[in-house]
Amino acid sequence: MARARISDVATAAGVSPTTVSLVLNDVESRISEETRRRVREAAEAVGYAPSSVARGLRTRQTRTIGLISDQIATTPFAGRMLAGAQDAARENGRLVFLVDTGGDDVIEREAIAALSAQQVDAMIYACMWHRVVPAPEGLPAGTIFMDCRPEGGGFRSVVPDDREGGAAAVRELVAAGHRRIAYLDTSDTPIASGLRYEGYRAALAEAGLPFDPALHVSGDTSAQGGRAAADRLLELPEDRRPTGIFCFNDRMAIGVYTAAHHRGLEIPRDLSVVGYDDQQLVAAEQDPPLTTIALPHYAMGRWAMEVALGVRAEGDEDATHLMECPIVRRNSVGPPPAQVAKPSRRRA
Amino acid sequence: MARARISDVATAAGVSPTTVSLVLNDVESRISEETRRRVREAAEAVGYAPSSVARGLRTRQTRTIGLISDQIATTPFAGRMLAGAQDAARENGRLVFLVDTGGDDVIEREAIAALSAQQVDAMIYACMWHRVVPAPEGLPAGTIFMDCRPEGGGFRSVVPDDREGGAAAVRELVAAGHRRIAYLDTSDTPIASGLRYEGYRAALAEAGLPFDPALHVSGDTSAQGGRAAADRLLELPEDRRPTGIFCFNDRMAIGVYTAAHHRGLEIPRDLSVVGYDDQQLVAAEQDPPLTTIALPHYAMGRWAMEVALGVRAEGDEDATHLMECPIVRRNSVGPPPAQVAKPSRRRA
DNA sequence: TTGAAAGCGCTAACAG
DNA sequence: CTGTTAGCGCTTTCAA
Repeated sequence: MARARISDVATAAGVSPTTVSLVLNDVESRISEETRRRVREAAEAVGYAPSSVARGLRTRQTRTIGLISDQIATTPFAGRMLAGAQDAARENGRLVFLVDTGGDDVIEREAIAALSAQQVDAMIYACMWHRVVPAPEGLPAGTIFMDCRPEGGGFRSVVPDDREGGAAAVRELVAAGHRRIAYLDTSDTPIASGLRYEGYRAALAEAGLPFDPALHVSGDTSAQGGRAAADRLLELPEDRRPTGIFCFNDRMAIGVYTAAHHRGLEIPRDLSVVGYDDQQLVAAEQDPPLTTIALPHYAMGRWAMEVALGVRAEGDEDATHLMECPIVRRNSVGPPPAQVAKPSRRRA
Repeated sequence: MARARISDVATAAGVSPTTVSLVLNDVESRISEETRRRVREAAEAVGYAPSSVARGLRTRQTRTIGLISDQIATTPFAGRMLAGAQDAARENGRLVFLVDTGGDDVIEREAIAALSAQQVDAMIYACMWHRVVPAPEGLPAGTIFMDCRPEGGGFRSVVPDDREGGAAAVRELVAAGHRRIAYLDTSDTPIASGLRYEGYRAALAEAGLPFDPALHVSGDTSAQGGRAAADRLLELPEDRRPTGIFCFNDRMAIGVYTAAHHRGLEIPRDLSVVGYDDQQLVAAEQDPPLTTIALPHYAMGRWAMEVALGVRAEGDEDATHLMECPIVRRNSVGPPPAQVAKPSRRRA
């Protein structure tokens, strides 16, 4: 049996299609209560559900949103970001088209075209790592950039506040009494790592702690890379060796765990560690569970969708919104071993 | 400036809209080459892109697919499954609506209604763990169940072949020479664990190895749970203790690692371990990297989309497709310690 | 308080 | 080889 149309409801209720439309869309309140009831009953009876396609053609509003992302598949973060966007869309009665381009420019172009052809009401362009990206051609005005910023501006964007996050990580270590704090950095993701490094330096300065270049090492963003970099740190002579390590991400922090274990160092008794990302099934499952800075993926997803829908007012057409990265305290931070335990008074 | 319509192209090319439609859709080859060229040029010139909405209304085919899932956000597997479905959709010129219900029945009902209103051409209903689920009402005939099976049948479905996967894990251990092989089970997910257990028993039997109930222990599906269960196994007297452990999943396998380390056991020298899931950033990042059975999420996603689109012919309207779970060999399996090293000859 | 009629942009019979 | 006409299912003037 075919779908019921508005005219079926009209016939069943003995009114015109106009009236049905008016009633079902709650517009034109001057329709009599009696008629409204009849219409609703008829709609129910024939199992009527309006066709979004026909409505979209007529109103030029499809109540759909396009979400283009470069890497849904290969990162465990995607889910949270999608969930945030998804929830906000649903709460506002919108459906979302999801396209994963795998980073391929041709696919991306086709996706933008297909989404435009579908007349989506808005578009979100998401990256899986905080980056500055060239804005693809054909993106409609008002597109929101999520976890990335458009080169040269022109669009609103939301990204994690990596600078503050880095500072928060270091402050946590400072508060526990550490004075020799290393930053285990990477060069794989310039934007985020640079920002976190700035936060590291700022927090050091604000605590009156000197910056020691030997405590700033790099590796690639894997457990392997973390371990290699940590080895260099732990080979330092006792009095120059860090008592706390802030890692660019959780995976590298796992490498630090491994390096520490192989030297008989126990965490957090002999070494404190703070990660970044709060990666699902990684940070919390370590032994001991890792204290880390959470990437606010869910919040970014929700924010992006809400401003895309115009539900959340955001002044500037061209502004970057910085989303706070909250600290998640677990058990990888303790006081530094032995004598250094007394917290330093700042001098500034 | 507004979108160009088909009539704009027609005017520009000096033909009728019909001709434009015919040319652009590559139908009716009797249109002259000359006209075709003019039409194409005109379309290009005015920047014409057909409206999918109008076309959908007219043809009753929207070239969109609805994908409903219960848990995108909270599992790291979702990505692979989505990617598989996504890729297949794109290759066939389809766009996918993604809805995450979070397992909420009301949201699920609304999603089904909204997707039907959008007149999606097909629907996929996905679960994030291999389960038997009551089929929600309102699902269109031909809906594909992904990683779950509908209670009472009536729909096609695709699920991992957990039984064979379990057998493969045990065979790997058998091939390495192990004779006392434990199954570290769970009761959290009845379907998958039961099937893997069957595979475990079958592989044991096929190798002529006795089943020892003491080697079948359970815990909850976390590193914690795995550790607790592993402890019980490792407390067994030397001659009854397993030399190889097949774990329900990778997270529990991590718990086995922890339990082993705390007893000074080294993997794989003193104990071999096989996981299940091949969980991103978990299995491969362990020390040593974990040998495991991969859940074929990408393949299931692709399969589901292809049969939903009718691209892949599948006979039975009501059949369950079993997807192979391939083994991923890394470094957590070695020969059993000491004397038991000689592989047993089967008797059957 | 309600209905008639037009039209969103496209495709598909059918005519020429 | 191409154009005319109708209509997909809805909303929205405008008129009654």
